[in-house]
Amino acid sequence: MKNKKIRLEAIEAIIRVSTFRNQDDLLLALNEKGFSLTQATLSRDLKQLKVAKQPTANGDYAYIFPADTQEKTKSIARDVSHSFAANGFLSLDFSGNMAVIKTRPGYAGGIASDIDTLPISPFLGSLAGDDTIFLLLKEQATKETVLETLTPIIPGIRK
Amino acid sequence: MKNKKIRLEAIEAIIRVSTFRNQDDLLLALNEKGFSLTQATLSRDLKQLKVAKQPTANGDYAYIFPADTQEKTKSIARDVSHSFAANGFLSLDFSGNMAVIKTRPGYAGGIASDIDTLPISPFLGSLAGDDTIFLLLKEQATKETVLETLTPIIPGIRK
DNA sequence: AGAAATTTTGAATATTTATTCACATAATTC
DNA sequence: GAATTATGTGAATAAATATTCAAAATTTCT
Repeated sequence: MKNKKIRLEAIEAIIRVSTFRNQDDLLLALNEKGFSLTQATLSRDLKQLKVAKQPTANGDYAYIFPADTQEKTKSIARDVSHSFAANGFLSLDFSGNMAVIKTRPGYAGGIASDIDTLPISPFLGSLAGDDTIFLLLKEQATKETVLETLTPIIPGIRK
Repeated sequence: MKNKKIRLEAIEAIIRVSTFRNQDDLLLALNEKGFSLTQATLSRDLKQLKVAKQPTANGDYAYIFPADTQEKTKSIARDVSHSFAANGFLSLDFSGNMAVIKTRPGYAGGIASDIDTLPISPFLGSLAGDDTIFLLLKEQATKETVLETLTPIIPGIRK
């Protein structure tokens, strides 16, 4: 259907320009522009366009096109976790507020680098040699948090 | 409330790692991790974290952090450019009797070397990687002494 | 310490959004 | 062209999410 393509483009355009707090508001704007559709269709359109509804700074909501960078980052992160699944990890141990990871030779740097890129981390810092990583825990960090945090990088990790 | 902060961090962490198609699923995962909250609170948490629900490629939905990352990256970039003016120093943090200095890549060795040559030092030893320095404090050392000592090397340093 | 103000929360509910179902419209194949 | 298949749509509704309201918990201010 021809109308749909035009409509999708109109939706994208209007969302990029102005903000709407919900689908009904957006629907109204579209109706005023001459597009005749219902909330059901709009919902489907938004899904197809991959439009997300994001809370805004002023306590409201807005429709956005999430940045591609986000997705890419995520999928990269996933890939990393996959490729490491079998790889260099050997052991994890704790002493005081320090953790030590042993790896197969040469893997320490890579794994430490992955750990460093975690968005939220219980570590104050990491230091890698060839087959050993030192991790200094934040004061409020627990072994549990550490294990949780490391899971995406080393699936199934445990002390 | 302390729990809330921890919970928000947990939510952020779990969302960055895995995907959930709705709040109830996410809620379940959080409950299993020991967080006791209801959908109402989760909704508020997500709003506060500015988490958006985005349609995915496979016709499903997922929670994401949209523009958030971009802003963070930007502000970090700014900080870096500031401290870069002087040298490679980025940050200083403490945990227990350890201090950690983060530097721009490659600067750790140089700065650590400078620290090692200090005539009077509150440190028992230092260990440098590429962008991180671990410093073990003498038992009587305080954060204040450390800052004082480091000032000649890193002017204007503070935690 | 207590009182006052602020924040956090759950239950219930209002609001919003997604989907089901039925039908219509367009595209494809014979 | 007719038959078949795929796609698009609205009305109704299911499902998901946000908010209201009242009560606790926490912090701030005497």
